[in-house]
Amino acid sequence: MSGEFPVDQILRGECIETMKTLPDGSVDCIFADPPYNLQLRGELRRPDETVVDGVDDDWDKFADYATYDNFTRDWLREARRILHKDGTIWVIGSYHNVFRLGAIMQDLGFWILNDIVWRKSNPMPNFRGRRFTNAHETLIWAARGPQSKYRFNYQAMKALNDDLQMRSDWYLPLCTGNERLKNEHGLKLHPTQKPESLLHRVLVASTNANDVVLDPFCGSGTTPAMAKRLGRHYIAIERHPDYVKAARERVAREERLTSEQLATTPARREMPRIPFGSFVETGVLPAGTVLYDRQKRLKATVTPDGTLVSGNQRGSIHKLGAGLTGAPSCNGWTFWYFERDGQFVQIDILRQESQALRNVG
Amino acid sequence: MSGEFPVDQILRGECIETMKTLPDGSVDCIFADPPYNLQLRGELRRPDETVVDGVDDDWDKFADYATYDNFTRDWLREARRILHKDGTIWVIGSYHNVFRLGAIMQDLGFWILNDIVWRKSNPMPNFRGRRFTNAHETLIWAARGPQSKYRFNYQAMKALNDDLQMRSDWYLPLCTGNERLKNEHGLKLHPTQKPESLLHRVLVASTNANDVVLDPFCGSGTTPAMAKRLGRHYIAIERHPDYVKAARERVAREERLTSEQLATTPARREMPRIPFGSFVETGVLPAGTVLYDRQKRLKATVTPDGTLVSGNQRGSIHKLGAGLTGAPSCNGWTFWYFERDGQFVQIDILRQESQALRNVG
DNA sequence: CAGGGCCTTGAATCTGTCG
DNA sequence: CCGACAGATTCAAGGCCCT
Repeated sequence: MSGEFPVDQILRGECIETMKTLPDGSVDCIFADPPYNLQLRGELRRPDETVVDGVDDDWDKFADYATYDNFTRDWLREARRILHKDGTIWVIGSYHNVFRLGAIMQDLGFWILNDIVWRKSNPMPNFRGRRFTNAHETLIWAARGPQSKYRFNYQAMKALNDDLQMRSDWYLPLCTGNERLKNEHGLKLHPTQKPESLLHRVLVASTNANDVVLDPFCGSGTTPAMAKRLGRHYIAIERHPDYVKAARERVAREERLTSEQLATTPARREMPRIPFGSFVETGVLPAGTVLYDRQKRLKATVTPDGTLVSGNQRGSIHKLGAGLTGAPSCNGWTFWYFERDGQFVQIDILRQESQALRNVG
Repeated sequence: MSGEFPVDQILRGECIETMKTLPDGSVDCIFADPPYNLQLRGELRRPDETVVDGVDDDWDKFADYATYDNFTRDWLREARRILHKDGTIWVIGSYHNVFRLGAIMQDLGFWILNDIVWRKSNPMPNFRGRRFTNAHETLIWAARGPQSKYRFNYQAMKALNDDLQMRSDWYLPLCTGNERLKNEHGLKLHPTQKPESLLHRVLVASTNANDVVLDPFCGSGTTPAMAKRLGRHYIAIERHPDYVKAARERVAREERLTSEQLATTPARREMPRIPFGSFVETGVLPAGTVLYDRQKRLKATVTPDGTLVSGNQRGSIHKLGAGLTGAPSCNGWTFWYFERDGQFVQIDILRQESQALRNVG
């Protein structure tokens, strides 16, 4: 990145205007918590709104939605320009605005990957008993486009959920207690401060250490604070000087975890590749060894170049597994078994053992 | 209602065309399960190489967003005309289409009351590990307009939820087993049959006995079947003759409950399950914390994804405990200890104390 | 007949790298 | 940009069979 690039800073300024100063494709991930209603709220409470039927084209309402849509389209377009081609964006909203956000994101070319439901453990009850308790907010997670090679730390998310796939519904508490920033009167500093746990999951799921994360609506600074703690870089934009000051102080108090503490479960597809042939060469699984499928219904012989032979078929561990079963593809490492010390074991164990040895050194 | 009014019938015909024959303000509630516009790209296989039977029906294919939006606007406009001024509408969708649905509903003058998350207890996993498990669908519940005196059976919902306010996130299973209609080959009749429990809650929440419920996308007939069972009237519209036939037969088999039987059924009890990772995210036991075994002979560090690291070994609290001691298995909750307020305490105490996380379901 | 094991299935935008 | 190929990847239920 150029020396001009304002990394690890909280910038005071208008969201769109400030984004315009950042170069194309310069951030890896965006987290945005845009204003929910703007003018819509005032309109909702208007006392003279007693028209019952027919006036569906209430120009006032239309104007309000249009204003919100225009603002949304403008900042999202700018965000998309700044986002790396393989980057992802998170946008959070409630039913007041999230449908407009999502539709505009799709129109601009973002490719939605998931909608995530943040289920609040402690939502405010519905006092008047006229609706269901509004107990969740929605996050839209999207790649820059359908072709983006986006990052998703699948194994880390699985680990975080007791070794089950992380689902699209997340159960997390609101930001309360000591985590909630207070002003000089002891009142909450910001009306919608997001919990650190939410940003923790977002950042661990979709970024790597040293990635650059942009938050165009920084507010109380949960995004830069968690980015710093988790060893990510950040750029945050905030209009209100009080929030800028509070966020900067908050981030200054934060400490970066050491790289050892930051290490999460690695993605298997990013582990160093070990050719099957290396086990043949080193004599761990010498040429002539017979491999079987799990049910011992298929059998193949290891050859000196690391291919397998079965009848008149020959190929890599993957190709032969696919060929013999008629499947379009096959992971040979988990398909084939051999006998060792009287035990019937998957050949993948060799890879696992050799990776464990590497970690020692 | 006029004698012409086709109450308690399943009409065969195009959705919009058929709605045009119904009078203004003639139905009390609408439940709509429109095409989702999934845009599936190719064949998907499970890890065991079996093929997933996806939705490849013609009715779910649209050329582009604009085409889908036009269709959506047309049927929603007609639906709004038919809906009583104090009526409500339910529309279900997934992230593929729900943002467009919601934005168009707002544009047409509908007043959103809640967005409801149907959390699936048994969703299909994400087989390639590239996204979060898509474990929910969204229902938008809206009144005809901001001034509608809509119906919401607050007490019935509260009773259904163990005397707590019903929240906006509902935990219900998919429609499987004997409830799922089969064709003559024993395969699922309809690709997207909705569970009866979902319609049960929708109708009990937002309609009274003898109300008229419209379903413009009847499909396999869950709406009319549940309307009849719950003593509501229905009008259903379906294009495909096979679905019309099956739905009519299904409804004929259905019996109206007596008013005594209409008493609500108890809510499904949700099993608490607290992943260790949730304590890491929420900062109760932040990444970097050091854990020890009871004798303080072993030691491990908490990482951001909720796994533990000790030397070159990594794993869940259970796996690492087993790995370090050479035991075949280990209960990590009782094996690991940490220091808190100068005390040396078992991590299991966090689970016991965690009232806030009790309701995880 | 109770319980365990095996098989099936569900609205799904489902790969990455190297040559 | 395209083709080849290595190889990563699943959870909860329900039904049915067997012991």
